[in-house]
Amino acid sequence: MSVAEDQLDRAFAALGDPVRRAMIARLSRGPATVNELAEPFPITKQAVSRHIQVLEAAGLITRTRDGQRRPCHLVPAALEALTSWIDEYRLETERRFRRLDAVLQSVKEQEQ
Amino acid sequence: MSVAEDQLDRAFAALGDPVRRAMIARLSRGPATVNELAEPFPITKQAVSRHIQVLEAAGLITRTRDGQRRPCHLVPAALEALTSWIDEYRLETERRFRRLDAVLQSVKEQEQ
DNA sequence: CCTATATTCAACACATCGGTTGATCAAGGG
DNA sequence: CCCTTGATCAACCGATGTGTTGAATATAGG
Repeated sequence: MSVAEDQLDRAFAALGDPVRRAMIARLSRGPATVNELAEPFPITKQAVSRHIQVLEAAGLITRTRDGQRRPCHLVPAALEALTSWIDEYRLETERRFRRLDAVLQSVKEQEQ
Repeated sequence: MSVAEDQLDRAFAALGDPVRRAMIARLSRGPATVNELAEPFPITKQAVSRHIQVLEAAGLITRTRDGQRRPCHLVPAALEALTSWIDEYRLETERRFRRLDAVLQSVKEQEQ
């Protein structure tokens, strides 16, 4: 399996967890540290730290250093890669539906 | 957790598997039965049947009946819900980046 | 009717995931 | 220096996911 496919695996799977989706939502408003990301959730910092590692491995976030802190930053290009993948197949399906509608319409007109 | 959130969980997690993504790609070109979807993969029909159940539970496909066969159909609206979710946060992040760029630019101009 | 085909159900094995606790590492601040 | 704070590592546990095999169900078709 290609590297790109592997990243899609990780990225989609990462978004399959509500805690990680909430972190993405938070990060869209600006960088945040582990502690800041942990605040809304009733789980340990260690668990949050691992969620962050999952998001990083998926390429959805990057991390910088600020003293002791390791702020997380969203990577919009990674999100864009996901929407591109989805849209390719969604748009193809919608085109197919439109073609089918056109056929049904012409059949209907024939019958009249 | 809301029903909608739950569907996002299932849908993103469903796309986290390469077999299921390949099935989505196949279904974008038209309906297919379990046997047809199973053909490209070196796994049993039972395993394929369960992948299909996962996609159906996620709302990504629906199934009809054609005699013994149970053709699968892609649901473009479900895919659209995923891109909407992603785009909300991607676009917010990009707007934030542009604001930051503007600030940096004005600082640079001040210095000159 | 009887048999073949399409699909699913049930039970099991094994890996991965998401959480915990406890220890450890690294950077800052008195 | 020492102690606090931020973050991670390691080991463990229960739940879930993905595959298998074998049996069951349902429809088609001679």
